[in-house]
Amino acid sequence: MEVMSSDTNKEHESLTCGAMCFIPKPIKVTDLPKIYQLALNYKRNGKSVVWTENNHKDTYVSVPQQIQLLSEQANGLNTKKKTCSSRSMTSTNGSCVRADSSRKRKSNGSSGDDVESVSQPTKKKSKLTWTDELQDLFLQAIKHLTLEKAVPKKILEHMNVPYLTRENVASHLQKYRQFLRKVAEQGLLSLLSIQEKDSILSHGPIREPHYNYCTPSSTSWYETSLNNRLFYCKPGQGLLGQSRLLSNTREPVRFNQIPHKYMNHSSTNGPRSIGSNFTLPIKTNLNFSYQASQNVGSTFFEPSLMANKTGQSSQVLGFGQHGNNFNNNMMSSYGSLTPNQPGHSHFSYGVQSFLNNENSAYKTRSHAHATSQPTFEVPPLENLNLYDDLGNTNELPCDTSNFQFDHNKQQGEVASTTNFDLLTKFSNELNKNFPLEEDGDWNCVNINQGHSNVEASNTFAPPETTSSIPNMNPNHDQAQDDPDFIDWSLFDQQDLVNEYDDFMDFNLF
DNA sequence: TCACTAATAT
DNA sequence: AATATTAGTG
Repeated sequence: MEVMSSDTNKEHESLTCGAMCFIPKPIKVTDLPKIYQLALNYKRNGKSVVWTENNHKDTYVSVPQQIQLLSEQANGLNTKKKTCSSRSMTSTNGSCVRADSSRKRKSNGSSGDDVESVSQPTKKKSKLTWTDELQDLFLQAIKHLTLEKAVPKKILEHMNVPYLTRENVASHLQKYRQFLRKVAEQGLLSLLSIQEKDSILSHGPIREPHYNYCTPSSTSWYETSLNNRLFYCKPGQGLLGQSRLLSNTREPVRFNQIPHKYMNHSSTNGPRSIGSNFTLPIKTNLNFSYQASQNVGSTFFEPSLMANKTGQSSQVLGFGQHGNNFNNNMMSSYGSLTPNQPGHSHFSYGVQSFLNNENSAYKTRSHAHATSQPTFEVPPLENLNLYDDLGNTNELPCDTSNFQFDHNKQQGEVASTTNFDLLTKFSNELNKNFPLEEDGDWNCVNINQGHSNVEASNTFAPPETTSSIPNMNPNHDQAQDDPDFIDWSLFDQQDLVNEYDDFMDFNLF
């Protein structure tokens, strides 16, 4: 039995009272190994083994983790016992459940990297590669969060990719914003008359538009995964801020200066890629027709895109939120366009509409009915590419078609191309089964019952103390209030448990 | 202290 | 060019 709860204070109580494991809700991808491990242990030993820090520590340490651990040692973090870093410990430390409560903090390179070579000489901190998959997740996160709320930490959480760090995201976000800015400027220029361009350019680089406007354009970043478009105008040195536009164009607008990688992102994605099946107008198919408002000072252009290809007019849905408080004014925006489409006047609409679509299938389910079948489909197991040095394992306990390891990476370099999308789905599915209902809610979960390969548990150790969690009480009538159980059909692809060893050998987490 | 961003380094 | 790291800010 394990306990899932949104209240991390329940951890001690749960474990004290006999829970095999405590998992905070919402369940993260990084929690999956614990669940797997428990199920596997049960299958092998006939009973579960309480997940403690000790009995799993150092047993399964992924390359990324090793790297990170070493790095932390090098940084002197070993002097102060870290509680748990969601990024660095994850599955190695099963008892570490407060995934978000502490995070690795960079402690300036004072101690250097010499110590790093103590136990694992060759491993070096890897350089993250933002693969299409990661990019998709990144963009999804931004879409989900809305641009103005998309800050590294939230993006990171939403992406739910264990090895990612906030710094990774921050850096990428910076690049992303720069890209948007660039695109906006480009689009901006395309809107201006030659005279206007001359006027602006004669003052050096574009710093601030004379008016507060944005130009319709599309970013390859967005077009790959977002069916909305964000447009971003560089604020003039903090004076006017910038605005974003949202359009619903149907094909990519391509700009020469967009890196090829991004330009072609859509096309490089297979059918599996998320939200990539959009067509957007390419630049040559676009007409920009716009009416500039005439009252300078508080005016906007009101651009609309004509996508010749489809013959449909793609209109700017709106841009800008008044008074949003992006704290460096990068994202702050002013005025908004009046869109031609009623009711779609705000940027947030587009995002929200996406979210509506995106989440329409999401239905929370009472934990009392956690046995019903999930609705999402798990693609069949496919080949998996690995580093050569990561072992011979070539399968994972769930679909691995999205997992990619870069053969070109050096040894020790993090397999940053891993696509956690599917595992994310797993964890998300769990979260549907065990939704976060209220603060402090909990689920007692029998990890064995629902598993086709594991017999029903009868080895749940009677708790020694009473608990506020009914199921954890010695005299609790289990029959009357059975614990939930994980629907292992979610995980039982390719006989998950049998492959778990391999899974852990890899230890992606 | 933490998180964010811009600037800078690699 | 793409990421990582640092420094300044709130």
